[in-house]
Amino acid sequence: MDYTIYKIKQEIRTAVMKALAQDIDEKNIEITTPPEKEMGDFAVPCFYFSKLTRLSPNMIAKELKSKIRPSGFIKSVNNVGPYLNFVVNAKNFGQKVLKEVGKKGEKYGSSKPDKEKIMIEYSGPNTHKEFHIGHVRNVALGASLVNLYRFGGKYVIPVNYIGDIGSHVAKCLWCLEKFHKDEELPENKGKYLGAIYSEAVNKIEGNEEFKKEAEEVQRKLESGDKHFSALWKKTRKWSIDELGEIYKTLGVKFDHVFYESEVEKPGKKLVEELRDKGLAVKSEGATIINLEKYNLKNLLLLKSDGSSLYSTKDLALAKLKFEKYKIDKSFMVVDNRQSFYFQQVFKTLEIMGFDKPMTHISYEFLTLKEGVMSSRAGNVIPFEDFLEQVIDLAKEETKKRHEDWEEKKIYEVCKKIAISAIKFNMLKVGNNVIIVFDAQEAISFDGYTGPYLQYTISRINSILRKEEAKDNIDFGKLDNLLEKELMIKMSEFPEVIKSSISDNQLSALTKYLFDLARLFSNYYQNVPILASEAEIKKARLLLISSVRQVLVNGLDLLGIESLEEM
RNA sequence: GUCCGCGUAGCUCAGUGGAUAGAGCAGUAGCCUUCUAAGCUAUUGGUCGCAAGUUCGAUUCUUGCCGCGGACACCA
Repeated sequence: MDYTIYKIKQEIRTAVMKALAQDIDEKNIEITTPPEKEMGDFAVPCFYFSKLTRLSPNMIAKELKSKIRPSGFIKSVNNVGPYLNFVVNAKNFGQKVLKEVGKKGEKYGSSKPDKEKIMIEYSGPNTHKEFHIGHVRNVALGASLVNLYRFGGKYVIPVNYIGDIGSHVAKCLWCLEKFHKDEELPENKGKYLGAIYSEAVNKIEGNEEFKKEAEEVQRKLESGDKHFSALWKKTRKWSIDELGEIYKTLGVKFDHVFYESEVEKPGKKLVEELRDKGLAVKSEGATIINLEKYNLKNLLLLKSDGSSLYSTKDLALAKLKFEKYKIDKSFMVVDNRQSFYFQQVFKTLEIMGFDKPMTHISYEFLTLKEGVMSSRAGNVIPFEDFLEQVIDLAKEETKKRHEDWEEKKIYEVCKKIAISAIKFNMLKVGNNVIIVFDAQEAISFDGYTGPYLQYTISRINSILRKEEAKDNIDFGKLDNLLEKELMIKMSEFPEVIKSSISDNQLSALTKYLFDLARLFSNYYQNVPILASEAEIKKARLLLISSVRQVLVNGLDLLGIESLEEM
């Protein structure tokens, strides 16, 4: 799709090419933004050209300036030192951009669909454990990447991979049986299980007898003991139901859910095959694959008692994904601590002859000031509790503003405000930044936050409720500097999408949306819209309606539902 | 020990091989009879961890060092 931003850059490149005395690769013409808006809207540094000619970059800039005539989107050209600065023709450019936003609507910024089919695995929670705020970072990132790739034209299959078996399950069930049998069940049974798991971890810590008992439960589970299998089935559902509620709250959907329990057997079979082929070997009773020649050490594939590991199952899962879903690429959103492990798994699959494009999208984990969140440390912050806390905070302000709103409406709005705060907070930093979770900061609604963007949209809505935007306007009326800035900013949206996709993170997008919103807030403060003269008002209404569209599209990609009013 | 990531304003973080390094929060001073003040404006605040190298130019690239975090065989 040929967005205006690409067209104007092409126009600048072409003009520079023509003015340049010699042939160069167009790609070497770099286009940047000047540090001060008074200098111009786009800039071409001339250092590269001076390497080819013997002239100084300043001389070249001067010469190019004299050769380039304004036309099309280019209103004027100036040389400042080694830079060639371009001022855009706001009327032509703005008209193109606003029409584009209006025509494309919610698709503004997207790319034409291509044939590529990709699977994105994210979330990957365990049953029988608490879903805490750390898990939210993964969901926020994964869900946004799904949106982003779809927007970028890919056919995306979002999937989840739930850990429904393993020692954590055994510990939880052991504790449930031993200390909570015949207890009355609370409404949120999944959360109840999570609390029991934490209790189990604490009880088992340093207690050999309990440890043995829990291990016994695990053996029973693995050998298909009737009682425990039934208990597993029942409790597993509690967790899965609760996860379903959480995903609903977070507004995410998976096309398919894989469970560890379904890939365990196929995984063991794959490891057997590897052993038959002599690729995997026994070592100290366990089964390993030697990856030393790839500088990846050894990967353990089966425990010495023959039971499976994460790796056992991941091999089968990888094959299942490609074979059943006919995907072209597979992405897994998993935290950074597993980077080395994934390298090992990918190499192992390659050795197995299963060389497919798989990417581990890694991000740093979330921790607390006092250290990593863990059941053992007893400092887990459950997502649902935290969310209620943020909602309560939002309520204080909302009630003040809307005394006439019913309790239910207040709750619905505040829930959206809270979720936008939480998600935005996690996406605004780069993937490789460790988030030291600070409730105070995560709860903040001021400045660079999700609620600020919601607020901006609400203000635009408030105006547009009073008078709708129409699209037959005189673009010449949008002649002030802030208006031009807003239009240029909006034109950049497709570029931001592209770069976000290319580095698999959302921080550039959050930054962009904040910048756009701030630009609008400034405009809102200083330029009257409804009170302006009829023709000007019409133009301004269209402008702000376009700003809203871009903000809404951006938030949508972040998995944040825009509010009508707040 | 080996490998990976990080080290930028008091705090939390953006940023780029090039024009005077930017935001938010916190601080200070202003702005609500006017479209939602969850806002806007102005302002204080920096040896971009340290050192060397590549370059016309390095906060950005390379190497070394220091500091922090993580991974590295029976957890997931």
